[in-house]
Amino acid sequence: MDDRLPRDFETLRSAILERRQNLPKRIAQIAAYALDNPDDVAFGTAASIATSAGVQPSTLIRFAQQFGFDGFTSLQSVFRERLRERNSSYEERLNALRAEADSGTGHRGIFEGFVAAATTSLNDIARAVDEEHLDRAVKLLAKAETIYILARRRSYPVASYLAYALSKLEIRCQLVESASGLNAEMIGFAKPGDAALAISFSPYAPATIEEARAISERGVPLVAITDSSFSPLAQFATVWFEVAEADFAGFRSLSATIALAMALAVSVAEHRRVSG
Amino acid sequence: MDDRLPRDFETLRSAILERRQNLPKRIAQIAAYALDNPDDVAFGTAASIATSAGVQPSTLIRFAQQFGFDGFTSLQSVFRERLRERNSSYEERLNALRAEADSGTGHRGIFEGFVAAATTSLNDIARAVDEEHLDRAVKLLAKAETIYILARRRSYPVASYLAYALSKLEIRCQLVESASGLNAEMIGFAKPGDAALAISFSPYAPATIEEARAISERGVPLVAITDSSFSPLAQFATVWFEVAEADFAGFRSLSATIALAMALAVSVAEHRRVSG
DNA sequence: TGCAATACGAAATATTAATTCCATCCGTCA
DNA sequence: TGACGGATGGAATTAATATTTCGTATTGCA
Repeated sequence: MDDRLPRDFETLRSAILERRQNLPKRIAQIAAYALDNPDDVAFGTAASIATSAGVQPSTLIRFAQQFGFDGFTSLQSVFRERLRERNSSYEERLNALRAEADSGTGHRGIFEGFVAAATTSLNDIARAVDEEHLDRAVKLLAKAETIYILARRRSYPVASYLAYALSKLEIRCQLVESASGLNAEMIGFAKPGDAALAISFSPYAPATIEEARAISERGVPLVAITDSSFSPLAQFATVWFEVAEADFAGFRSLSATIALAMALAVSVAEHRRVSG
Repeated sequence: MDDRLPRDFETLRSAILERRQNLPKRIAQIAAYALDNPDDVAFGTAASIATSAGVQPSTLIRFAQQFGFDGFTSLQSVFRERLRERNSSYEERLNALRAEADSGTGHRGIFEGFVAAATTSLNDIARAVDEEHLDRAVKLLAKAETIYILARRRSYPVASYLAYALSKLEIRCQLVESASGLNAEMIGFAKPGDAALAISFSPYAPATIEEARAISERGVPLVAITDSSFSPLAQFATVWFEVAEADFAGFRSLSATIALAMALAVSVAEHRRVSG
């Protein structure tokens, strides 16, 4: 009998997991059910929960007492509290953000707008990217001696973060951005044993397109992150990802693009580490 | 008596709003309470809810019957169902993402990890930023002749996007980043009529700190985006924002920081437009 | 194998909560 | 002003739910 009373769900959860092994059979049965169906525990009656978990109500009470509660009621309150503290649902939250953004109450409205745009983008991309594309892109980039990164204007921040990450991961890369006008020469060094990653969204920066064309004509495999299959980048790319970023006040959220770019960087490092 | 039974919360909500005018006083009182405190209705007992709303339990039942339910219990189930559905989206989605990320199934796991980190950051920041800080920062930046932007390393991508946005919005700014080693001279031009915006997270890039110190000593007001009140930036700043970015695989999500930076940019433009 | 301790199931009981009922209040209309 | 009808408060009633108890089964240990 443990009398340290777990006041919040997480504490209770870990207490359960910790003692899982040496719990009586039926008690363990309830423990498993409770962690799997916390909502049912929050709303049900002792009898209904017991039935669902396949035990007697009295066992449910014993379970509560095992963990320091004085009865089912106080155990249940932990499960209810958990639901209370949860913030509004994803959809509701987004709607609230959008509503605030629309009502334009001061600067916070603008801020909420950007948060909403970023959240939407992330939500969309989580569905859109598939393992197979990732695999191909990662394999291709992992083989490269040097990774050339092409991006301009609004895509440039992503490129600079990517370059930062790759360098940290000790992957050789070259950010094609120089203000010195030597980009063409830089690209001239690229060989088929290298790879390039281009990022561009409509309206596509002409420089990025041109460089992507040039580099792919040199036989360098190209991974592209862009916004549609009509993108001029798509035709030059060996593998390309479609990322639809939501925008607010005319500025795109970069959240989804960054998440994808960083995932590529870390995956490439991982791939190299594993394959030696 | 209306016997179309509202099965879900939204239907009930609109039914209440629609008939709000011609509801008896106490019933209306409950209606208002229920819409304002749906969570309490979901979890409370008829007695506790009645007390909170300032009515008798019997009135609560009459309220339920007015809207076609056969009693308090079935009314309450609508409020509970709402919580259930809510839950199964946002948090669970995040948990699912984290679980996938942890299980490390291939590259998608890594990708999910970055998406989860970004989502978490956005979720946290939406709460953390308040109107008053935004107002002060915006006023301060809007008055500036030139806005100097200080950021290095992992914060640099945000700074570059911010500079892009400010330029698009026709707000004069200067990104202090030059590889030519002229940063000190650049800062030397800053006057009290200008403003600076510094972005730095632990471990703070020494150059950013040093430049922030130098520029604030010249009497230039400073807005800082950083990660804690212990940040060296906080002491130099006129206004500062605390942004806690979640990280994955050692790389911070920049989503929250970007959202805040962009909101500042657009708000400043808006402020200038309105104030002429 | 036998004993003791613990776990368990089922029903009885105590508690708590929902619902109903009735007296009263208040506004409305004749 | 007085009578009617809906609205309300409060207590009584009924339903439900949690908890306790006790007999039995199971497990662990000597």
